Amino acid sequence: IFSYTHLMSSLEKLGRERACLSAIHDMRARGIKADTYCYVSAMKALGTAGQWETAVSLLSELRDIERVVPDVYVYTAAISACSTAGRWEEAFVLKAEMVNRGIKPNGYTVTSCISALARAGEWERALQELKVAEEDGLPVSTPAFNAALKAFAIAKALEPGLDFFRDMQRDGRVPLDEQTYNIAIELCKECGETSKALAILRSMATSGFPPSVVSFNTVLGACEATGDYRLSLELLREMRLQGGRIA
RNA sequence: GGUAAUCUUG
Repeated sequence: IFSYTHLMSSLEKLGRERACLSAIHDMRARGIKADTYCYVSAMKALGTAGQWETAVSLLSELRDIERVVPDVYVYTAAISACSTAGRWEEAFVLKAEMVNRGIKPNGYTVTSCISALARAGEWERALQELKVAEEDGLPVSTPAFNAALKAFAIAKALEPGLDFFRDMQRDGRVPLDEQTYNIAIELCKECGETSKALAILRSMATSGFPPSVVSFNTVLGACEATGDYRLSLELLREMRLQGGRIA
């Protein structure tokens, strides 16, 4: 079983989702009882490949064929697969199902669900879900807020998104991190607001999050969208001067 | 011992 678990993990990292499924069938044929680890790796590979339906069916197979009770990891992997495929409705069906079965979603689960909404640009629902998760006493972390902020970027909802970003800074419900700023910059980029993107970049140094190469690249993307080559050159020069000090 | 979530471009 350890051999199979390592095999599955390797196949998953290589993006070989078909091979993961063969390995699972192979295990069944040899009478080796799989565990949650094997299934989570296979489901992650399937999720990366966009095969959310197969990932979800593995969840049932784990229970019905292997007679293993799916845990929070397995459910989160299934939800993540739905999220990647843009299937937020299915993600929430799975979340409800796990709660019904007495499995408490953790911070990863909550973030996956919000990310599913974000990918669809459903920022109102993402805000609602943040609220519901808090009311339900589920862990709501910085990545969950970052995922919600991302929803505004996908939806190109500039003003509501900047309001949410300001609320995050003011309320201190969760600590911000560099990604929070990067996503806020991305929001401006998506909305063609290069100068707002630049202003957020400039605010990073004094906020304790020195801009990384991702931060700079995102502003450069905004410049590209608006044809602002002067600012591009300026930022590139700045990056060169800072050299190895940019993460 | 090993598995799950959020950032730009490619």
